[in-house]
Amino acid sequence: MEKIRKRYYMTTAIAYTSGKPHIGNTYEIVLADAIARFHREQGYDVFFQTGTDEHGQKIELKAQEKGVTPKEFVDDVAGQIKEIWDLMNTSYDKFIRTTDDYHEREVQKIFKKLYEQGDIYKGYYEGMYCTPCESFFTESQLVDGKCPDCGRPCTPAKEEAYFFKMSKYADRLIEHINTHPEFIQPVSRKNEMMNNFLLPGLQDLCVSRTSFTWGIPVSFDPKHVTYVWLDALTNYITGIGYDCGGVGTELFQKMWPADLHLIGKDIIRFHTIYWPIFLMALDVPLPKQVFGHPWLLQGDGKMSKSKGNVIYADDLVKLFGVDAVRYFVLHEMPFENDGVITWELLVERLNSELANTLGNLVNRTISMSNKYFGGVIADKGVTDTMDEDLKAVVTGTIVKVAEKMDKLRVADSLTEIFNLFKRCNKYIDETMPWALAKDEAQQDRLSTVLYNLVEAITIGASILESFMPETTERILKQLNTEKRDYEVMDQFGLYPSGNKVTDTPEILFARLKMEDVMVEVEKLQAEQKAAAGIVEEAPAEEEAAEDIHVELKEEISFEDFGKMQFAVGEIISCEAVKKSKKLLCSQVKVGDRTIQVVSGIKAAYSPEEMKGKKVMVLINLKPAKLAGMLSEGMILCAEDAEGNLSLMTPERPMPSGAEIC
RNA sequence: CGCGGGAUGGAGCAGUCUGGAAGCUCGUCGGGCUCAUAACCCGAAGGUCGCAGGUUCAAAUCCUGCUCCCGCAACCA
Repeated sequence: MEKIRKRYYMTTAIAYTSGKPHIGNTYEIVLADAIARFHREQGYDVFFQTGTDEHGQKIELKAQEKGVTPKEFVDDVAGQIKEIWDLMNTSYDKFIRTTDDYHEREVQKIFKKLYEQGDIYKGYYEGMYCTPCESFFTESQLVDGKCPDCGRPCTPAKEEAYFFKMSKYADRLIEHINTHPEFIQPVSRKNEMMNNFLLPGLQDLCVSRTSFTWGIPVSFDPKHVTYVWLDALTNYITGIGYDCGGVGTELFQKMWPADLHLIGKDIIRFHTIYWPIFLMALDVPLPKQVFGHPWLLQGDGKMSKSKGNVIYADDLVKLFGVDAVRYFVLHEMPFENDGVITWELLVERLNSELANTLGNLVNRTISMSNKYFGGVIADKGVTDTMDEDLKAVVTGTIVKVAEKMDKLRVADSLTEIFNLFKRCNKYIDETMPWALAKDEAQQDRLSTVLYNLVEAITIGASILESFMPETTERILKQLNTEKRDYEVMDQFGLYPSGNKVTDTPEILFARLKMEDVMVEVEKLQAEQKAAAGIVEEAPAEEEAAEDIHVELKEEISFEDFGKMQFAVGEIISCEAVKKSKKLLCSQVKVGDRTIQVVSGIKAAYSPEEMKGKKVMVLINLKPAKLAGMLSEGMILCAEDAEGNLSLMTPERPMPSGAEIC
């Protein structure tokens, strides 16, 4: 008789193929894997999909730089991503690529259908256009009215583009969110979406572009390619066989709607607003839950390739092993706040929890079994009241873990499992097997104690499988037994009495010394810097500051110089611009004129400090609006590499208005 | 008043929704033990839970105001 199994469809976000994923990206797939494995364990019929997002201008450009076709470029990167997912031992059922033919075909059909039913309309994307760069900019992005990239003039232009009418479905979505409190997780994100985007009114979304070609062409208007979200989000249905206009594959009918979209908190908006609206327009049911997980950040400043401090999963695996890395990212990531990753923290966790608590427990248990009974584990039934608490903790663990997992509290689940192992260590102290061993009359008691330990570890290791599958296998192999089924993880005493454990216990997790690890880390960082093209001079860091490299701009004529009118200005008053963090707004007296200048120097100067200062001002600059304030000139500052600022003030007393030339 | 998050013993965090003796991991100190990977077990020190008010018999938790950090948005003329 076959049980009717509940199905569970979950996805991760698809990774953008612009480069190798760092540990932050990798975190998501591991988290998803733990959830997927646990659901399988519970008897769900799980389908777990992940993949890559491979279109867009950025990829087109990167490919060009490398001198390969976009397809060659994404094939390479998608391969790297898949390799890392596999390295992390993740059990996805499907790896979709947005360049897969069935996906492209469906996206085209979806686009057409939405256009025909009037949800997508043709309009214009307006802005300032730089022809040589083939790029659009907003007014405010322009430098001096010119292209911020090449400095050539831009002209107002319109690009034809298709838009999706978001507003049409907004009310229905608001209703859905309000009546399904579990839809957006964690709940704190729900308010953010409502207040920021839904309640103020949704803007229509641009869903096509003509300024690049690396994308899925719009079937009925091929100079357009599908733009980002309509292409990327739909992977969740095309991957399982959605057929626009038809009923879809058996898999689609069985699995949709998805139970869980696991994504980073940065793209919650797209998954809880645009995606549901697309689905409504397609008349497809909405996913049940979107969980925006927090981020894993690095302790020592932002990750950057040039600093050489980007942490990659494969480097971590090399140093610590797959399961240690899985343990770390799963356990160190809090539920709602961003987590921190540092090498020190990694080593500490590895040593204290994996090596000491778990590894040593298994090792000492097996060693004693061999020492006292030649490895034979037998339950002689000589119990003691002190056994009761151990058994209660062990048999109660799976229930606690299941409760936590239900709420996607993966880190807390791991803590529960390790509480089981800690309880075992305590049990050894309570029962003192080495003391029992010295007493002939206590042999049966000793045997029972060791049996209890082996049984407890067997259950603990079985529960651990969803999180650290390889470790589970290694432990159970040493105990010479099989993994327990989910249904019997709360039953104590199933280990076959009389079974024999290995006589050659292996170290599960070796303790590491911080110094040794740091040596390796430095090697890695040096490699990264070299790869990023940073030339490193041996002890550069402690040396006196190097000379700043001055890159010459295009030569200008004296006439060009003459166009710029500099003068001494006196700051009569100055106040912070309320809406901004960085801006100060100064009234500057320049001779008989007074102009208003907005400057991004709040971090370096307070308004009080500014007042009364005589500074160098460029006074004939075209006025511009900054944060809504008019700025009629520019106060000149020197700036170093760290962004420290210093105003240029006259070295001897000068009246305001004095020309600087 | 653009949006949001945070501030809890030396470090990293939980607890805040649903008020009711301040908790976890690491570190430090002391003790125990010797089966084991200098591991394991017990105990202790260490916090006015960012500041100031308020509600309450009772506030880390609820309300008001403030300070400082961090994201996003904007923007650095």
